[in-house]
This record gives sequence, structure tokens and C-alpha cells, in this order.
Amino acid sequence: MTPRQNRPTINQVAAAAGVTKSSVSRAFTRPEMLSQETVRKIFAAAEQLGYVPNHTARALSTGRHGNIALIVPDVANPFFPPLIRAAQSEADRSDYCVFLGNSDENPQQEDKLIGRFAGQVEGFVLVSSRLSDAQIIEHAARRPLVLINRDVEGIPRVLIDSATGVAEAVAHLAELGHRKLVYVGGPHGSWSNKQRRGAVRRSARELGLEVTVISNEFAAFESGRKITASVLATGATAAIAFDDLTAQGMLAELADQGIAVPANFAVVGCDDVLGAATYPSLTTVSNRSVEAGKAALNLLMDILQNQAIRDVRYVLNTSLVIRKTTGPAVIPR
Amino acid sequence: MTPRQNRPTINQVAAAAGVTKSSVSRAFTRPEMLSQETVRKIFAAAEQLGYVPNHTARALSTGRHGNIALIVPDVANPFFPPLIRAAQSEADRSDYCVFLGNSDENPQQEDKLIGRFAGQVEGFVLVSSRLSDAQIIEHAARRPLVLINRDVEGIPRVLIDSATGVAEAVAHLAELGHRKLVYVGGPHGSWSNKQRRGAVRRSARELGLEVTVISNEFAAFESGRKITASVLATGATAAIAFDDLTAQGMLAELADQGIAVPANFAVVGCDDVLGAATYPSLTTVSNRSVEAGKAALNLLMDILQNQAIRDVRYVLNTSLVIRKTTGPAVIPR
DNA sequence: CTGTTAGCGCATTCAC
DNA sequence: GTGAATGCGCTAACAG
Repeated sequence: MTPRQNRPTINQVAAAAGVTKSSVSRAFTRPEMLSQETVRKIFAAAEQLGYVPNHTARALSTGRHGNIALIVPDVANPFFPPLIRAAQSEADRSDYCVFLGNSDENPQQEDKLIGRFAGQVEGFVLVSSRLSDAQIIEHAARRPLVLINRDVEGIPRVLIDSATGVAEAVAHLAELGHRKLVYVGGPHGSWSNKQRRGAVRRSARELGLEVTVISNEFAAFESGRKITASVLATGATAAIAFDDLTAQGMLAELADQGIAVPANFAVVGCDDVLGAATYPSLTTVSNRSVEAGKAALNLLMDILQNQAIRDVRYVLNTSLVIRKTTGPAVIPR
Repeated sequence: MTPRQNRPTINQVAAAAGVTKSSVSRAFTRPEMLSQETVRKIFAAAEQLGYVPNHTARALSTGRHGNIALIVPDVANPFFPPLIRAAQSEADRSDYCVFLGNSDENPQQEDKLIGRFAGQVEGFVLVSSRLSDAQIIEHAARRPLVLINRDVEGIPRVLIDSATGVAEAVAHLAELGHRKLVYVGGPHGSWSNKQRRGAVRRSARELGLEVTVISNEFAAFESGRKITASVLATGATAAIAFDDLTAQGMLAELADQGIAVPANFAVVGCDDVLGAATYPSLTTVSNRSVEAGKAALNLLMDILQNQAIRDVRYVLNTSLVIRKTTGPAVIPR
């Protein structure tokens, strides 16, 4: 046997209290089965010895761990921390511990993490999972699993619907007189990207606007800067970016080129991770990640308690947050 | 007994492979003890049955869990996610799972979390712990524990020393001809704030600069905007802010007032959490949180392997990252 | 090299 | 109400 903590066990408490293991065990799990007097004695002895039930032994015996795992593509992406925090706090209310996993946007890593966690958690929350539908379904068959921003039929999921906010953004630009705009995309595999691009196209068609889609695999500040030239080359007067970081990069590049925002060009972000902290402050689509994290966790807790997995599809609508990077369209340069 | 996963056990693999439990166990832990042939047979059987060692049972038997806990005051504070990510990735290299805890800046919550994790982790990393020295020492006596940005003698710790970077910032401003500057403070209780303010004062004195300290309890974008008027009122030509968020707020306010940066006023941030993502890109003091996270984890891993806790005090110096918000001083307005 | 045996600490039947 | 006995799945002496 390897070095182990020398914490008191149920047996020592039993001896000290003059009862058997069974009673001590019961005192900590179903005290109503014991006489008040015995419970009191046991607690006193436990307290005195500094006894704390052994989580592992209990888990081995019951199959219940009191842990859940939360896996995200990238902890450092500003979209996730608030979500993580919310999920965490919700788990805490039910006395669950949470394992955090960082998949690095990599399906294999994600799969590996799930495997590592599998043996010691009650269930999973997968955020913006990079796994295939088949893999997700397979894992969901083994353990309760809820998805955030991934739409797989039959698997409980919480979706942030940026389409509503994006549609508002297009309408907003149309009202301001813009006739030609571009959508600057995000990661190819991303469900959100597909959703946003689709929403831009649909709304644009309905409102009779012309829209160009420009791909931009790596959503980030720098790539936002670099893509700006192509955006301007289209002759558009406004752009909607896949996310705030990309939009912020565009803002910096436009400023460098002496193109005033919003006077000469309008920019809309997505996810509102920057708050009003750009200059000019960014018009963007609201992000409901905190609510998503909370909802996902409540869903998981519910499933764990009622051991019944219902096919829930919880959608959170978004809306446009109008700040200072959008304004009336100008005569094409 | 409660509902349990029906995963195959070591016994079934043993039966299928025509050996005993022991051999199967060995095949998965110390295969070099077995003949190649036996190992092959066992792996084949295991593979065929889809056997995966039961983490919990193993932990109960060995006292080793392969988990560690990382506790931070606030996951959503942009300072922490990169650190978390780095720690995470380092843990992964050693096949450890990491529990993430959010203390909400609250000592009691932090203590509670430690208790919850205690039974299922090898050790702890406490980031910017809000606990008292006594509590930290007590917990460290039970389990390996390493600190980040908290200086308790006898406990292995990793410290980010922002004083060096701040001193460079003052020197940089002095070289540019600035004679009068202001330090915009942060939270009163903050160890980092004390450290930074002290460094500004010391360097300013050495270089013969005049410095005004302005308090600003809530470090954030909005408070940065609001404090700007008082900053300008001092007649200074440059400001060093407690953190990047505050600096960013100041940038926005200066832009609104038509004061060009760096032409008319210089601004320096601290922590480099924004990268080059402001406009103009912010001159700031490097933040070495990624290295801190990595170092802390390596330290912990080292302790776990050699079961010897040395009194390590690992200091990471910071330096100035010169970007675009600092330039030559101008004639006082 | 491999089998036998005895726990790890606790929850849960089944008796009394 | 409480005790005795069994097992959760695996590791680790101890033999052979």
C-alpha cells in the first residue's frame, strides 16, 4: 500500500461511540433510522476524532461521486469564463464538484478527456463540442450529458440562438441605409458560425440587401485586422463579424487606415464579450452564456435526480445591443 | 445499491483471458512483470470486452486519485483564464484531472471548496488565495499545496512580481521626457496594488519625477473613464494604471475629449490582459500568469513525485511591453 | 512469472 | 433500532 492520509475511519468512530460500523454509516446517510441518542453519540465521537466520510469509498460502494465534468474548447476564450463561472456556481448549490476540461478545439483531446473523467463523474456538460454527432450520441448513452451550443437530436441541449440578434443587426443596418454588407465568418466546424451566416443571408434577402460572405477560419483580433482589406474591397458599407474579437481587430485596422467608424464604415460584433470596452464602443449581439451555463447545469441536475432523460431543446434568444460602431450609410467610396 | 454503470470488471477480463485478477491488474499497472504472451492475451480480452480500469476502486486501494484542485477567486476575471488553461494543460501532460473551484473572493467559500475536494485530490493550487496564513498552513499540512501570488513562508509559492515591470515603465516615461505622472490605483486590499504603487513611487523618486497617486477602488473600464478628469487635472503628461481595464477606460475617455494618445498624453496599463487589442495598442506591464500556472503545476507534480516539500519561492519578474500609447512628452497643456 | 489472500472504507441487505 | 455479513473493483504483499 502506498502512502495514505491517516484520516479516521468509520470503524474508529464506531469504537469510540460504542456502536458498530453500520450505525455510524447510517448516522451519516439516513439518521432517521437511528434513535436520536445514538446519532448524537456518533456525531460527538466523529467530531471529536475529526472524522470525515471517505468520498472514494462511498463512491465505490454507491456508484455516486458527486462530480460532474464541464468541457470547453478553450478556457481562455473570453466567451467561456462567465459560462464556466455560472455553471460552477450552480453545481455548488447542489454540492457537486466540477472537473474542468480544455479540449483545445481538438476532438481527440475532447474524447480523451471524456474518457479520463468518465469513471468519476455523474454526468457531462459539453460546451461547443467539437465531437461528431455519433461520438456525442455514444457518450450520451453511457452517462447523462447535456450540450451547450450544439444541436443533436435526442440529447438535452441549451442553444444560444444568435440568429435573432443577427437578424436585428441586419435590419438595423438596413434602416440606416446600408445596401451592401459583408459577413466575416468564423471556424468552419462551428455551429454558431453556420447559424450566424445563415441568419445574415436570410435577413439580407428579405430586406433586399446584398451580402458577401468572407471566410476567416481563426476568429481573433489579428485575423480581424488582416481580413479588413478584403472586406473593404467588396465595396460594402458595413460588416457583421462572427465575434467581437474579429470585430475589434477590424476596428483597429480601419482606424489605422483612417476610415472613421461609424461615419465611413459600420461594424457589428457578436457575443458581447467586450462590453463597452472598445473605442468606439461596439454594436454587437448579446451573449447569454451565463444563462446557458446555468440552464445546462440545472438540466443536468434534473436528469441526475429523476434519472429520466427527456429530449430537451432549450433555446435562448439574443438581441442586438446598439452602441457606437453603427450609423447611417455613406455614399460608396 | 444504486444504479451503476455496467462496465466489465477485472474479473470478467480475467475469466476471458484464462488468468486471475492479479494478472489483469498487473497487465494494466506493471506489465513488465508479466510475460509478453500473457499481457497480449489480457489486452486482447480487455479490448474485446471494452474493459476500462475503475478509477474509483483503484483510488480506494492505492490512495492515489490522479486529480488535483485549482482554486481561483473569480474564473471570469480575465487575469485567470490563461493561467487556468496553462495549469490544465500541464496537468494533462501528467494525466491528471483538474477540479476547478471558484471562491468568489470569499474565504469561507474557498475553505468549503477545499474540504469538498480534499478527499479526492492529490494536491492543491491556490491562486490569489483569500484565506488567512494560518488556514493555508493548516491545509498545506494535510496535502501538498502550492500558492500563486500569495507569499507564505514555508509553503511552495509562485509570485508574479509586477514591481520590475512597473519600474521599467517609469524609466521609459522618464526617457521620453515626462516629468510629472500619476498612478491610478486599484483595490485597497490588493497585494498587487500595494506592490505597484510602491514601485511607481520608488522609481519616480530615483529618477526625480513627480508622481501623484489617485485612488480608484474598483478597477474597471467605466471607473477608468470616470477617473480621467482627475488625472488630467493634476497636469501630468502620463499615467500608469493599476490594470489594463482601467487604462482602456482612460483611453476611451481621452479619445472622447479629443486628447490624442500618445501625442498629447501617455498611458500605461498593467497585466497585459488585452494584448494588442486596444486602439492605439496599449503599452503595458507583462503578465506572466501563463508561466505562473505552468510553474505552479510543475512544482506540485514534482512534490507529488518526490514526496518532499521544499520551501520554494519562485518569482517571475515582469517587464514593460512597449506598444503605442506612450510617446515623447509634450509641453504641458 | 503467476496465483492466493487480504484488505482499502463504506453502504446495504438480512437477521435479531 | 441495531449488529453481522457481504460486496463495490482493484492493488499489493506473500507464496510458490
